[in-house]
Amino acid sequence: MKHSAGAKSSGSRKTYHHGALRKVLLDAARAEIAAHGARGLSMASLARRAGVAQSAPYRHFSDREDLLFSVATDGFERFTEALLEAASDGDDMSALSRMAAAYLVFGERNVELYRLMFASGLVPGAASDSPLKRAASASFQPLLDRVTALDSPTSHLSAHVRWGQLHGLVMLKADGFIHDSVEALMGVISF
Amino acid sequence: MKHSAGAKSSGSRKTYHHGALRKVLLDAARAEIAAHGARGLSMASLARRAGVAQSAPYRHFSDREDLLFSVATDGFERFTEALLEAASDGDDMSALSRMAAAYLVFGERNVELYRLMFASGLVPGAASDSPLKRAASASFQPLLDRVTALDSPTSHLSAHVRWGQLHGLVMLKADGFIHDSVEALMGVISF
DNA sequence: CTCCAATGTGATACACCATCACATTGTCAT
DNA sequence: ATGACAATGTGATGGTGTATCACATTGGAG
Repeated sequence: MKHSAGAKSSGSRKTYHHGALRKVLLDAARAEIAAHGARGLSMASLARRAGVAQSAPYRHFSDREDLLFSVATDGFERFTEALLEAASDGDDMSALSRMAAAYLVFGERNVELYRLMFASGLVPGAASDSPLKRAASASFQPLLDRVTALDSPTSHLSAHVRWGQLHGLVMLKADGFIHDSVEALMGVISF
Repeated sequence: MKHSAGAKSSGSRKTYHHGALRKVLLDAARAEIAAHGARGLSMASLARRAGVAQSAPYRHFSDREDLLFSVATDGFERFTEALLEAASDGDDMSALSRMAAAYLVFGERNVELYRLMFASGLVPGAASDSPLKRAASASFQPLLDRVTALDSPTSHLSAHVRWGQLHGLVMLKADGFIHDSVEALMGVISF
């Protein structure tokens, strides 16, 4: 017999087994990260929020880091999707320019998730063949490839520099150092 | 009688009062941050390292964050110094370019400190009139002013974009996403 | 020299991470 | 069906860290 899908909220469950704990934990983690950043996220609070024992989450994630891996990987996938969609959208603007705008918009709308993905040290720490590393690489490739296609001479360097420009703007905004709108920035950016 | 300046290493002190605990804590914190980042820095480990009780550091810093404020403020001061020195080094024609290079070099040589300064959420959280905020502002001003002087029209926007470029490159390198040398980057950057 | 403010100590309360033995239950082979 | 097994949840535990408190020690001002 399957567990009923309901009764997932906090409080005392009716069934001993939760039934969808992994998904609930991930959803709660995404929400918590979006609201307050990955910094303050704790396994304990997630467990409480899901109405299970503190040790329960460890049945689904070996580590706090392991859970963050999952969230970050998912983030990279959504990021890739956003970039690719922007590229194949077909206005008069160049595809690259649209990708740049999409990049900034994603960063603006998912500040804390972006920070987790790019500035939490998760990716460099991950194994080369991990899902996270793959998802991360898959994110930059489209952008880097397109830049490389344009600037043949110093291709990969100039791709990195442009990437750096976008990344820097997102992070400076994320950390409250600048407050310019994406539209304003797009008017000045070299893309 | 003053305390002897020696015998600060770990182990049991001879004197009840440490004598220079604040300075020792700050030095240890800087070293620990440079080595392993601000993430893993704990008051407890600093206390152990200084050979005092766990509660002793709280006589000098109200908070863990308070200690980080001090380190970051100091970092901003050294950062400002590095930028200004680079600017006033030769002909004023390339002053901006030299500042850009100095920016990247500082970031490369002080990865974790830079991260603490710019990407740890300390500055936005600090009070407007705090030493940290002042030191931080003093850091960007020279750079922003010089860019503003060049690009009159969209002055402050273009200054932010250039700043973003430098910041992004430092952070991408810090987080292991790119590995280009400063010299290589300077060849491609728009400065 | 005496008192006081500064500084250090030990104990304490709380939160979190991670692991363990044990409990419960879904599922799969027979 | 049913019984064994694997998956999942529980409660307890040990370790570390943050922060605060009453109390101890001491340097220095008067």
